Amino acid sequence: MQTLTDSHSTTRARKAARLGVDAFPRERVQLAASRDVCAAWQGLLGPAPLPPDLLETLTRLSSVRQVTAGQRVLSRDEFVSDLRVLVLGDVGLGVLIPPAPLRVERSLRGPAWLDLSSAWLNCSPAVDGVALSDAVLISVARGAYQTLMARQSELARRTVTCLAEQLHTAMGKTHDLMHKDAQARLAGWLLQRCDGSAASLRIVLRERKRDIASQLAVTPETLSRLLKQFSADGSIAVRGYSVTVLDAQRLRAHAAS
Amino acid sequence: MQTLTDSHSTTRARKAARLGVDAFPRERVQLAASRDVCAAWQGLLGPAPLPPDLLETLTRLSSVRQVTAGQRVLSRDEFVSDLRVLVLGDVGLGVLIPPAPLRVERSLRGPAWLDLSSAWLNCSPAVDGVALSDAVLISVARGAYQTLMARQSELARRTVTCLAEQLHTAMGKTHDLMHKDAQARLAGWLLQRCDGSAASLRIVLRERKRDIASQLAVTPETLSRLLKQFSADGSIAVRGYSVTVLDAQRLRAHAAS
DNA sequence: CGAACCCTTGATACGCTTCAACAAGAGTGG
DNA sequence: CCACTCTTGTTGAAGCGTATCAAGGGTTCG
Repeated sequence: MQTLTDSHSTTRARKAARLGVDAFPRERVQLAASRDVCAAWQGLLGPAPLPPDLLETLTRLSSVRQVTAGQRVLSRDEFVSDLRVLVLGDVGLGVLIPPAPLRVERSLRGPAWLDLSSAWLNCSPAVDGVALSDAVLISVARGAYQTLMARQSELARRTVTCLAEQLHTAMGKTHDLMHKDAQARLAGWLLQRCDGSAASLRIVLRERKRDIASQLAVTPETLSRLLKQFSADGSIAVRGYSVTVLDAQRLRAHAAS
Repeated sequence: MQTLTDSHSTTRARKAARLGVDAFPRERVQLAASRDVCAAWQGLLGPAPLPPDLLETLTRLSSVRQVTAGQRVLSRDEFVSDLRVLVLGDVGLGVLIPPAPLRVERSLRGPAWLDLSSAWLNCSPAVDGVALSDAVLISVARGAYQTLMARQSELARRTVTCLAEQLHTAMGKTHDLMHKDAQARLAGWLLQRCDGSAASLRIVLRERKRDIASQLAVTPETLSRLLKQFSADGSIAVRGYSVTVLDAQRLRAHAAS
């Protein structure tokens, strides 16, 4: 029980991540195929296929970087003047005070924007970012992206849409924190997870429970108790890192609270 | 004590707002001067002066609407397909369940965007909006704005910046709610208010205290106690709706918590 | 004057955190 | 191979922060 499927590399990654410093400063260049970069841009900028020339230009402007688990990819101290994209891997966003491990506020899985707001505002990001697994990043100079946006209005439109999406979810999260208790937030989180893959009512937790807890703004103890409570009333069944939704209806009732 | 400076019209406004319905459906057209509309666009789209032709086109595309206090200007039920801007007046954003008054989550004072995200996403807004005072709104069809953005890359750039700003503050708010207690949030709110006008350590509350409380995600009772506590330790002095910051240093310490 | 509204204050209740202790795995080194 | 350590999740008891409920005073308005 309670074994992770990919125990080996993940454990190493976590240990490195917990150190909170750049554990392995070595850098391998260009391990990611150009095709991966294309796929990432296409994945980010909306479902509709991008014009081929735009995709090609974006890929050409991208500088690829491979990082190992535990490495910092975003810091509240630095000024961000480029757009950063996570192509592959997992990154945790949160507050990092060096002796302590990262307090994860939000976690990303590529392809995803790392920090869509700071780059445009000439300010430092509000959170630190640490790679939770080995990851591939790309970055584009803001100036280059802007001139490309000016020439290709399609890119501008899609960028605006991305920003709008992020703004929408951010406001939703604020709303939840203001009005919902821990129980409702967890129920919502579980429902969101199993909505992603429609038929499968089985959720495999890919992160440590304490990271999930900190994303929900509760302590690990509270999360544990809530999971037990949901199990007790038959909403879900928990076995280690695998959660099965037994009664979505009841779960929705909990989320409504 | 505890008198509002503009008691008369404001009180009427509040009463109407509390009704939660369109109290006064009459609509006066075009009371706002075209100059006001220009000023609003200029105010929204960044400090740097806009190109005159762009400003002129925006103003031409804008349809102006005047609403009275208490009227709904945004509904979670409706689909939003236009960009809405608050030119003058105050609007409360929050959850409105008709018999109950609006639970304000965030309040706006013109010039400000009403809802910058939903219009781009073809979805309904996450919150309701109610005019807290008589207000002037403008709206622009999303299509028209988009084609203008395509032709004038300057507009695209500035729109992206606006979105980035809103995203930044939204994430900051989430962060505060996750990590700071009520005391810290109130202290931060007070500091932000008096930073706006640098020299003046006196803050005049323009809203009901219960609305301030609900924006800080606390009950009016808690807000009252916190203000009393800050008064007791000499951080501030409260006299009705006017708050004077006596010891900004100490207030900052409270905000850090 | 009474009605409606606001803010305040006190007593109490509840949700969640904190602290402490424990069991189970995983890695390490004798 | 076993002892040892480190980490994770779990459980229980106690405490803090905030909400809730109830009551009272001040102001405005009809």
